[in-house]
Amino acid sequence: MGASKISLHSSEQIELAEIAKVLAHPARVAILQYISKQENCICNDIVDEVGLSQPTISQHLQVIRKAGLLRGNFEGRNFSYCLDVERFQEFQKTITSFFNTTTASCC
Amino acid sequence: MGASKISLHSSEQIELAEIAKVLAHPARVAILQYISKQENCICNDIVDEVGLSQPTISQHLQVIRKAGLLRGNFEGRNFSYCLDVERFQEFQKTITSFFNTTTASCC
DNA sequence: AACATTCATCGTAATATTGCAATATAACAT
DNA sequence: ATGTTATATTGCAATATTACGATGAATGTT
Repeated sequence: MGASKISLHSSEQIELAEIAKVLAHPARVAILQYISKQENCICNDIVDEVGLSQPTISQHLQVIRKAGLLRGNFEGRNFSYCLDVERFQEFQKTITSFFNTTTASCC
Repeated sequence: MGASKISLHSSEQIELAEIAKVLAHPARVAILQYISKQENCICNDIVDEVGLSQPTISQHLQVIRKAGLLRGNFEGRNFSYCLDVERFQEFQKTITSFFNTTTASCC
């Protein structure tokens, strides 16, 4: 069907999956890396940097934004994207917690 | 297009995205948790546990297997799935590394 | 041998994702 | 006002994902 049967799963499982989904495309990984790297957050060189079209980048940015990872403000005339560090750390915690609690007790 | 333009991205970005993709569905998260939890790896109660049909679970297992996370052997009459712990730790390292190197230097 | 059980695979339908051209919007510059 | 620049949105085509029924293959049971 293409649609997940999310009713079957725990909220923790769904949350982890949603976090993973943001990272599940190399373009979004590249965007996150680029945004975080820029000292003064001057952006949209993202399009040049990543090499996809502007609408496609904008679409990926929307996924990142919906996940709560994107902030932004005007820096002079240009809009400046910015990683939401707190949310990013939440991501890290959730994933770390998954790996720490999922230690194989078999084989 | 639905197909990623992977030629644009670095192998690190692609690898991280592929790892994330495995975790990007709650059913696969549930399967990984269940497999790792079972002391003696007795499986396919996975179908009962997760609540999806047997073919659907099998399909998710294939994704996990292709990622190198699944091992298995016969335990008496039953086949027994098992997490590949080494590979799982590789996953953890790759993700941890991403989060550690992607520390925002802006805002 | 006949049947049951377990798991993989095939085929198919529904939905989601990815990507871009075209267009819209908003702010600034001339 | 008109043009320019930066970003978002829309519409669409191609492909991927998710889910399941039906079927197949392998093994164990009777």
